[in-house]
Parts: sequence; structure tokens; C-alpha cells
Amino acid sequence: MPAETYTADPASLTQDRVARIRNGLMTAILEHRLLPGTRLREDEVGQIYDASRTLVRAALQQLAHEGIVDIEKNRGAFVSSPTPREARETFEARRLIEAAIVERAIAARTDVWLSRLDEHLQQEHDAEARGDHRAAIRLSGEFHLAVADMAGQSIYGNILSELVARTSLIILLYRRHRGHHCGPDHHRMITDAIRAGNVDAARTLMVDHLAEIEAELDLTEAEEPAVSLAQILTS
Amino acid sequence: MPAETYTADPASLTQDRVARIRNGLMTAILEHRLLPGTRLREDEVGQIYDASRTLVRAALQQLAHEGIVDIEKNRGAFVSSPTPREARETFEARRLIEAAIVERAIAARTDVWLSRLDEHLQQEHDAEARGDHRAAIRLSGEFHLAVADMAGQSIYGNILSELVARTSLIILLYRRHRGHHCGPDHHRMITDAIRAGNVDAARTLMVDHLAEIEAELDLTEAEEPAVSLAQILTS
DNA sequence: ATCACCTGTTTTGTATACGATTTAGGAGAT
DNA sequence: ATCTCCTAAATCGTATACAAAACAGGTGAT
Repeated sequence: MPAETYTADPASLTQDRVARIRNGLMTAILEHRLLPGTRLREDEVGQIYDASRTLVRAALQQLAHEGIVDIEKNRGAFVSSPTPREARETFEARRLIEAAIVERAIAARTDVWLSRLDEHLQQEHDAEARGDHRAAIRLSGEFHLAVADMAGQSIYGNILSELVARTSLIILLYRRHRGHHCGPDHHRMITDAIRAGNVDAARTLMVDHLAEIEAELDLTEAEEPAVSLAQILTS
Repeated sequence: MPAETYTADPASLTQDRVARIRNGLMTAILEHRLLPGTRLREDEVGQIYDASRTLVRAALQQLAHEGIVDIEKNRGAFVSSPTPREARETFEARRLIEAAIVERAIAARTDVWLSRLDEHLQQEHDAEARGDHRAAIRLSGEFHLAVADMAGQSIYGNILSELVARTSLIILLYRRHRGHHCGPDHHRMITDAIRAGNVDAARTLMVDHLAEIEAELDLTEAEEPAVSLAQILTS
């Protein structure tokens, strides 16, 4: 399953049943097939994966801890809907961490890792070419995880994988113009800078790349309807 | 329970039963009452908290995801033992993130928040004064979480709370000289710089503070006994 | 028509049962 | 004495049963 490469959680490699459920849901969310707000009923999911609620619950709790599922007590699990505030925080955190990651990736670069990045760029390109938007959006997130893998700092990798997953939800919720997610040209340029060993260029490209994605979003806070209720009723 | 303030996980505020178990174990680990390697048997924990294995398992899985408990399939859960490598990565990540946090904390500072920090410093001082090393070690970690709370970026706060918890295990495993954990004087100086609004000083103090803690550890990699087995047998 | 209330159904929360795996300890062989 | 094998006990993995809560739909009052 190429859909399950680059998942940072080591448990996802072991083929235990809860990991399978988690990965299935995760991939569906990353590919925008499951939309924010979607309810994930325990036995419904269980029937799909032929598992009891025990295992489904474990998978959902894992996803909740990763911040892409919200569990409301006695009500169930829902694909999470990050707020504009969370969206901004996510991008800020990504700029901070990925700038550090890309620097480490350069220090750790080898031919093997670089060719792996090339291969990934090729996959992104192919997905775009054949119009597979689902795979394209997922792969464009996984590029960043591939760079993190190259950096070899598993802590950064784990943190980033959660941030990337949330970013996928954020883009789906807040993007202004449909289409054109996270251009592969940027990824190519970042890869080139890594290959050239140009730390400053790579950091700048990475930070700007993330800033550009954020700039394409409409993160204006929806005004709280708290007080407005009175206003509406007194009109 | 003052022992449960500053836990970043929002679920810990709700008094549901799995959160109680999680918080109990977490606090015990943070206070070095539960040592790395300690086995956490499901029934045993369940009896202590008067809960079934279902709830204990949920709590243990949460702690595993937070990186302070390792779950080995069919063998059980153990208080985790971070490797020297993970230790170094943890400190690197903390320096990166806490430098950003302290800057944000300055931007967000108010009298209320500053007095909360003062209050915390007082608690640390008191714990040291009465020789309560358990509380002191926990409080010294919570100082950093208090600064993160002040910064108001919940994502940084969540990431940091996991890093702080692991740091507690790391210090226990690798410190050279017993005693003197993470001097409260440093915390006082950081607080002063925050109050003065001196961003550069605060960042430097924070980064140096973390570097100093790391410097007091012995993180020399234990050599792998992998090949040495043959050497031993051919002697 | 609208709202409040009641009731049957659905769904989640938790305990428990049972099979599978690991662990511990001892008997027997070398 | 040491090692191997075997059996019993302890422990984990998973499914399921039942209780509690939330939900949906309908009845009746206003």
C-alpha cells in the first residue's frame, strides 16, 4: 500500500488491526474523502474493517490524540474542524519546525535520500498529470514528511506528521480557490536547494512555501454569534 | 489537586475516569516515583484506581502516544526509557520551541499572567525549601508549561507538555550528579526578562537554561553489544 | 402551527468473558 | 550443576453484554 508510506507512527508498520483502521481513516482524511464534521460511528467503522468496537475505539482515540478527530463524550467521534486560530498556529509551528528540519536534512543528505526525494517528486508529478487530486493532495503533504525522515530526527518527524495531517483539514476548510494545492514546483526547488547544500536558500524556500499556502487561505475569524443573538431579536 | 494543573490535554480537566488514571500515572512519573522500566500491569493499575482494564488500557494508550510509556505487544506497558539519542532530540526540540514560546509570552504578557508566574516561582521555592524533591522536580517542569500557557498558543503548549514529560524521564536516567534539578534562579531570571519585555534576553536565557540542563547529563551512547557477542565467545 | 413532553431506538461507556501469548517454575536428561 | 522441555499460572488481545446517555419521532396541549 503506497498510501501508507511515510506515516511517522512506528505502530503503523506492524500490521496489527487497530493500526489498519487508523491508517485507513487517516488516509481517507488526508485525501479529502472524509470531510470535517463527518461522524465516525463505532460499529459502522467496525463493519467496514470487520473489527469489533474495541479496536475501532482504540483507533479513534489515537486519531483524536493526533488532533484530526474530535471525540465528544457520549456523542461520538467526528472528523475534526480546526478553527482559524488553530490553523494559524499550525502554520506558525510548521514554519518553525520545518526550517529546522530542512537544515538537518541538508546535513544528513546522501545520494540515497536525495533519490528518494526525486522519486517522491515524480509520484507527485504523476498524480497531478493523471488528474488524481486525491493522491496529489496526500502526496504533497508526504513530501514534507519525507524531508523530515531524511533529517533523521524522529521527534520532529512525529510532531510534523500531526501538523501535516491537520494542515490537510485546514486547506480543505479554508482555501479560497479550489485546485492548486501546494505546488510541486516549490517542492522541486526545495529539493534542489537541499541537494546543493544551500542552507539559507532551503530554509527560505521552505518558510516561504508554507507562508504562501497559508496566504491562499481565508482565515478571517467567523464572528462569534454570542452577543449578536440579542441584536437579531431587537431588530 | 494542584498536582494536576498545567496538564495541557483538555480532557484532563473533565473528571472522566480515564483522565484520572492518566493523570495519576503521569504525575507519578513526573515526580520520579515511577521509574523508567517499571511495568504497569493492567489489573494492578485497575485495582488502584478501582477501574476495569478497559479504562486502564485507554489511559496507557494515551500515555504511550505521549511517549512516556512503551507498550510492547503481548507483553505489557512499561514506563519508557528514552535513549540518549531521543534525549538529545528532545532538548533540541525544546530549545527551538521554547525560544518561540517565550517570545510569544512576552507579546501576550499581562499583570495577571505575570503574577501567576510569580506564584509559580513561589511554589517552586517552597518545595525546595521544605525539601520536597518530588514536587520540586514536577514544578520545575511545569514552569515551562506555565510560560507556554501565557504564550497562548495551544499547539505549542501541547507539543511542549509531551517534551517536558519526556525530559523528566531523561533527567532521571542520565543526570551525573544527584540533586539540583533545573535551578529556580534560572526560572526567576527568565520571568524577569519576560516582565521587562526583553525578547532577546528572554530567548537567550531560555535557550541557555535548557542547554545547561542538557550539559549536566551524561548522554554518551552505550555501545551496542550486537557484534561483541562473537568477540566474547572467541576470546 | 408550535412547543413540550414522552417513549422507543440508536449509540456510546464500561465491565466482563474467553482465547491467545507470554512467563515462571520444576522434572528429567545429560 | 546445567540445560531442555513441559505444564500451570499470569497477563494481554479482542469480542461481547449490559447500562447509561443521546436522539428521533410522534402525541397532545395551547
